[in-house]
Amino acid sequence: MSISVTKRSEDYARWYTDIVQKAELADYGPVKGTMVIRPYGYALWENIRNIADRMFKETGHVNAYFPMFIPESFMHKEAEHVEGFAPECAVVTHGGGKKLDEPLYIRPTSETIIWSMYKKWIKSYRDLPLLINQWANVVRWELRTRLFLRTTEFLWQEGHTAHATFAEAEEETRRIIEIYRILAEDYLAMPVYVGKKTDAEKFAGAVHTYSIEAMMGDKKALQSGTSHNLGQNFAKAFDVTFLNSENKQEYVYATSWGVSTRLVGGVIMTHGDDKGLILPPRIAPYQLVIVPIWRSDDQKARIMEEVAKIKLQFSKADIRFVVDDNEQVSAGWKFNQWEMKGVPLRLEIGPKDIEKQQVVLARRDNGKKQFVAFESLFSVVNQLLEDIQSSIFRQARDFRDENTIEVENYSDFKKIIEAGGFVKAFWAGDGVAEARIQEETKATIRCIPFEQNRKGKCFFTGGAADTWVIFGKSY
RNA sequence: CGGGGCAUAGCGCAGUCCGGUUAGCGCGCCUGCUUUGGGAGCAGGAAGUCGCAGGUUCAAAUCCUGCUGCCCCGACCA
Repeated sequence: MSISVTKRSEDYARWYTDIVQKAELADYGPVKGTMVIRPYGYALWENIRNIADRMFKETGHVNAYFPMFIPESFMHKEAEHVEGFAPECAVVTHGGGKKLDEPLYIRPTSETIIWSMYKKWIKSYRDLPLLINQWANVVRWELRTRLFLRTTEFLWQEGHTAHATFAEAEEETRRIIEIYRILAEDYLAMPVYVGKKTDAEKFAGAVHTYSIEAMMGDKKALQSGTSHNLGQNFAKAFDVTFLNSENKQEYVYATSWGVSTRLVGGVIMTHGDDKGLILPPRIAPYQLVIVPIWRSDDQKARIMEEVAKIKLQFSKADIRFVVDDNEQVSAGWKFNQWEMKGVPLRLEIGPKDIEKQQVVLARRDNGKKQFVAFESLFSVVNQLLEDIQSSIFRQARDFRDENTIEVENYSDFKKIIEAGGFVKAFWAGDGVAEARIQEETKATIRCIPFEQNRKGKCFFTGGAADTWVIFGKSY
């Protein structure tokens, strides 16, 4: 294993794959496009997952698990859905040594199998709302894959809810996209635009789709979470009706929503630098690494005694830490290794520190070191972790804002997209105009932000526009 | 699915054009000693079906044919 990554400025794509592998987040699986999530990467995912899971439960959702095999006939029941997904599905044709009567699709998403079950479970408005989430793997036969960002198999959560009215479903869809915003911004320190997808970009089978869109270090957009209002499309496809309070049969209203291991890729590309990963303290597997330094056995004993006290203090306070007392490698080596892995804070403690009753704390985000007395260690660590969290968020937001340029005409638009960055512009075009822009520039409307308070002139058609949108090239 | 590149020790590579000692180098790994505050030093050691399958040849990592896999770019994509 070589010891450094390709510079971001030299080759961003290589920098990314270097980091994923050298920080030991993931490795390539034996089947093309598959990924092994290694323990360090999985710990990061688990932290993200636990935060999301808690927020779902706080808003009344429960977890369940549905099978990964979907009868082929289910996939064909919703027209747009099958058109959107059939080309990228893996299909099982044999089982038990025999050809199956009906091929089984490996779920690319679970709307169909879940709604086939909801038909059995929903009879009256008293059964609603039904708020179920599942944590699962899904498979999409992607042509071009990248670790975490787009793999053939990936992990995610998919929420599938059923409601008595469109308004309730809409409220749910909006509630979830707000949870995703909080997850991204307050925990992953990844600033996002929140808004609605255009018809061209929405989910296959949805009435409309909301998404959170983040800007990566190469100024490309990463769709990081989506929440769909499915209307009655799946209820009609699977004939799921309920008796409303006026004793009338009505189709059920649905939502679905998901975030995936792609978020890990988002964190890497939002915060990482040429030394490796930079992890937000709130989701970092280790918030702090302790590197003890000594020469003699006497010193070792003294230092480890002090380390034991520090450990006790941190354990009680739920600070996630690791002690790297490996004697086989030098301290300098450890510094670089843990920087590669993005641990927010490093604590050095050596003979000189013991004399002065202090430690050295070094921040991963800006490299600054400071001496901290034993008695104030705990409060300083807490304060630094919070400061790193907010500081890397601010930095990412400033970067995004600096690279989100407002334009008034198509020629400026092309320049910005060519140079890299998001375009913010008034829009009154239709799907045809959108497709033409994509063809000519590769940029798409990432979302129509919720915040709409101005009117202007469409940069493309010149017509009066009461909405503005975000354009960008995307992953 | 198109264009390009790559495949030799765990990792990174040289050797391939122009066939010919026992296939090398750096890092890592193992043993020992000295080291440890920004990627330690010395000594010794282990590790290779040269991606796979055919072919040419006295002789193939090297030449020929076919195949496979991965990476990058494009097309495609919630």
